[in-house]
Amino acid sequence: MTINYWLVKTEEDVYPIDKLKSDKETLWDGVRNYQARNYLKQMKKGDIVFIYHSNCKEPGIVGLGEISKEAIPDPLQFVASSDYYDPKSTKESPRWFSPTIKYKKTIPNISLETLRQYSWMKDSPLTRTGNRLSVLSLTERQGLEIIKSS
DNA sequence: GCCAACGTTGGC
DNA sequence: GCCAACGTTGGC
Repeated sequence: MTINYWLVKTEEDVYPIDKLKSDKETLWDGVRNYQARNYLKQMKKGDIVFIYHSNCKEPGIVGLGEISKEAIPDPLQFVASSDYYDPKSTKESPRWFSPTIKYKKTIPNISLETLRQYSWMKDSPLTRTGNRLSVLSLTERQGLEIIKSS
C-alpha cells in the first residue's frame, strides 16, 4: 500500500495543533470547498497529514498527523444551527466528507517563508500567493523532505 | 486592518 | 453558460 502525503490548514486560534494533541484524534469537519473535499475523500488510513497553521503570526507546518479513519459524511452539514449547515445536502447523497486525523507529533514551525525557499516546494499551491485551498496533496518527495527537515 | 486572489452565486 | 458582484481566505 502506498502512503500518500497531505497538508491541512487550520487557524491557530480556532483549532491549534495543541488541541489535536490533547484530543488525540479528531474528525476533520467543516471543509466547504469542492477541491478540498475531493482530497479528503481520497485520504486512506495510514496516510501522513501535515498540520499547517494559517492566519497567524508565523504561518507554517507545525506538526504531523495520520489518517486513522477514512472519510464519512460530515455531520455538521445536516445541523441547521451550524455555520457549516448545507441545506442542499441530503443524507442519501451527502456533499461534504470528513476523515479522522490522529495526532502524531509536534515539530518546530517550518514557516511558509522557509518553505518558499525550497526548490522542491516550488510547484506546490501552498507557496503560491493568494492560495486559499485548505487541503492539499503533496508529492512523496515533498512529504519526505518535510519529514527530513522537521 | 488591508487587500489580492479566487470560489460561489445569481441574473440574464 | 457567461460573467459581474459578492464573500472569504490568508499573508502581510
